[in-house]
Amino acid sequence: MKETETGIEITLEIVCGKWKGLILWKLLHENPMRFNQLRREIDGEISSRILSRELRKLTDDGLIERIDYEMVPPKVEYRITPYGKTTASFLASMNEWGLEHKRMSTSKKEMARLINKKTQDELC
Amino acid sequence: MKETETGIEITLEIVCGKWKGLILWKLLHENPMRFNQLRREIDGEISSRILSRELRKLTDDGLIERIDYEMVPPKVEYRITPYGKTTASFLASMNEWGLEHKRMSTSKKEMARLINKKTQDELC
DNA sequence: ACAAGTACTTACAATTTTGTTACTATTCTA
DNA sequence: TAGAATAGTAACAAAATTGTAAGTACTTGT
Repeated sequence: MKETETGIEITLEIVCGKWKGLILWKLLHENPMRFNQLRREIDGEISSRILSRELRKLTDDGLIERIDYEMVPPKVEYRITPYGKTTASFLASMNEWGLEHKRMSTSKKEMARLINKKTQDELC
Repeated sequence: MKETETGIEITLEIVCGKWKGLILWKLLHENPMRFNQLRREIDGEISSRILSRELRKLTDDGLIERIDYEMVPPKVEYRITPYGKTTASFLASMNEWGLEHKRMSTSKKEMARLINKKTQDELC
């Protein structure tokens, strides 16, 4: 009877939090990436400890893989797996929505007021 | 030079956490809803305190609105705003992804193994 | 008369997430 | 010879999120 059981919970489990979505998004666009490279390129400065943790979570979930070249100084690459690549579907629409609503106004509340008002006007 | 600035952060700010995505998703499918009705219909049991908080956040962000009928016993309806409706775009793809990867396997890790392995085989 | 339902709120506590700082061993560069 | 870079980890702390229990004022049903 329920045709709208929620896959959203499942997706949120993976992508939720401040960083995991961003990391996946980065790796979707530039595939193997090294640790510090990721650190630098993620906007908003992530600490190495946090990045390390998030990467491990993503690895445990099979979305990315860790390739350790076992050299000194260390070289480790992270690359998105085929499974990880499937997240592109929803990450792309999340990104689009975000960009759209950033372009239109800096303030979320302002934005909401505008859209809501506009549609109200149309109804009259 | 950057054409992949991230709207994802913005979207995550709104939809992140355990509940906000689910609440929006519910309201997208059954529009005005009362407080306890929402509480009952959200899988995984949300406490009234949490629901109340999440609803206020969504209201503050202009995604839903609160209609208080000012009667006793109290009757309050929550309905999604036009702005809130725009979230359907990404919520739908999140839902789809989640369902797909729930159907295919109960365990995320198992799932990852299968997909990753399959693609590897194809490459050989 | 009593329980249950309405939409919450308050006070408190546990849990999770996120962060900072300092440190490792080694190599390359100035 | 000093400093930077590599990919982290350990110890610790703050902040955010989520939760529980109890209560409000009133009505409806048994």
